[in-house]
Amino acid sequence: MARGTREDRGAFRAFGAFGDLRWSVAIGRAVERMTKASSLGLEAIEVVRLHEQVYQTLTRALMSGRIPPGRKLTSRKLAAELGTSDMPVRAALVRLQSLRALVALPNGSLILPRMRRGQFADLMAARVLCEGQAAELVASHATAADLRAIRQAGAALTQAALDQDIDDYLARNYEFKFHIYRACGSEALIFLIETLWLQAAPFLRQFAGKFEGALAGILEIDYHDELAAALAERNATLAGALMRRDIHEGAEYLLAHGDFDAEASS
Amino acid sequence: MARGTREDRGAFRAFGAFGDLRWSVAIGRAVERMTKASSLGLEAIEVVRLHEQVYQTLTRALMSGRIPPGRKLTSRKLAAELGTSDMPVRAALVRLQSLRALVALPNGSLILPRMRRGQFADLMAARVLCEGQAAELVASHATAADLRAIRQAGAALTQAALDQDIDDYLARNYEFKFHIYRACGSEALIFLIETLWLQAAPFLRQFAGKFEGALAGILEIDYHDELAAALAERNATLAGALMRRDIHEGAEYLLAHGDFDAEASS
DNA sequence: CGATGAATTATGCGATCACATTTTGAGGGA
DNA sequence: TCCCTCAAAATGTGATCGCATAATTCATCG
Repeated sequence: MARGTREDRGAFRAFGAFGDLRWSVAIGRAVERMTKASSLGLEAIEVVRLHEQVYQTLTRALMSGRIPPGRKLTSRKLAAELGTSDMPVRAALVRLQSLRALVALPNGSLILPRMRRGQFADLMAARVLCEGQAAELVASHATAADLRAIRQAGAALTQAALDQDIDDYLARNYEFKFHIYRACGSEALIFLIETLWLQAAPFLRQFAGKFEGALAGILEIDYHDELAAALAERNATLAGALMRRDIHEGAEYLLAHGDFDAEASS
Repeated sequence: MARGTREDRGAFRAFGAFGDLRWSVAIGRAVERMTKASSLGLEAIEVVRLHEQVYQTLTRALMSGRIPPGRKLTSRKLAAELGTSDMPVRAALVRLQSLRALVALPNGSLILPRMRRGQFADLMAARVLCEGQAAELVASHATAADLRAIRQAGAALTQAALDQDIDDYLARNYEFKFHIYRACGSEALIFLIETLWLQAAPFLRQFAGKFEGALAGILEIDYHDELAAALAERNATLAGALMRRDIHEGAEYLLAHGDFDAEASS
């Protein structure tokens, strides 16, 4: 595919590219070809489809806030950027659209939607509902290993806040929360929560990023330490309440300080 | 495309075909071509993409229980059945997979998954959570027109139960419930509920269908009349409780009487 | 008759092509 | 400077092609 010849296109460099997309895809393909080497005693290699890799890459870019609201994502540009054809990109985009992470313009173009204040509040209310419930379930379902992992993730989160590293904080926050949710024992609930995060997470970085300096203060509305403790005590009611409060107060903070899209439309 | 030449393939006739898929798709295409007729004063015609029509068709087939669990859905067969190429079918299938309505086998084939008892209980618990909350919201958000529509849908539902028509009952039940949810004012919640129904609805017909005769008794665990009344009085707490009870008792009934997949596997 | 293995078919996945429409950009005129 | 026009590029969408693997069929052998 003459990978070198497109080095200068870089339509997406504007927002820092997607990282090392092209490399990971290229490696994935090489790996795929090695699948049936020869019968030496080698472990099986998991085949990862291109469209899956593209999806993972786009998801990471979205979740970490590297794609600005309003950005149009075209399959051809992305395909060129990744060094693949349209097809795997289209499949990934269809997935993201069906999960409401992207929305279609009247002509079918897909954009990362702009977020209106009311919309964000709505999403956060749904998060409170689902994630509060998940936290309650975890208090009764979690294994000792789960609780240990949750505590560790919580410690890393605290450290990120103290380090004033907003990107690290958001990533650690995701890790901490999903360590909890994955231990709740309800596949259905986990899936719902994932879809909510896919819709909301792209905006956290935008809104939170404006207060780079004030990150230390965020611990005042962050109850993850108490939450981890409540889970360890298997206090479902308290854990649920703390999770809800954490999400609610974080949402209040962002609703107060973030700049959203104009409320008028639709 | 020589549509007539495939008349005898009909791989999906086995479960009653998908209805009039091919016709609706063909009509859709004809309509699409008429879009830019001439500037007489005609109303605009909405262009509906093929992949969207395919998705709608498959969704209807799923939701009404016309596709048996374990059925493999292949893009080529469906495309032949519908008289289109693979591409629109693939897009529709990707959507259904990403919403967990279909699941992929290791080789990438998609099937309507079999449902295990624990899984179904899990889904129903998530429904109780989300739909209970939605009912509460409706009590405060609904307009008078909403309430009128809900009452009408409720009356139709009652009639279907008295008529002992299981398919009509399930369809009316869907209509009634979603009249409510759509009035809740939370787009996020509606979306979550839709995904839950897409996962659960394909099995309702299977499980409920075994008790063809006993349908009159279903009204004993069906609180839609009381629910409509509670909404009309804007009693949020009661409406939420009734919705939860309706779902819960319906789920208990199916869990007790339905035949699920063996619980063992994963 | 039942099992085994080879040939055939079906299928997932990605690439490429084709077409209509939309979007963009340059040029020119008021 | 602003607006209009028109050509060129971009884009969504669907069809078709090709390859590798998986599933199925069928014939042969025990």
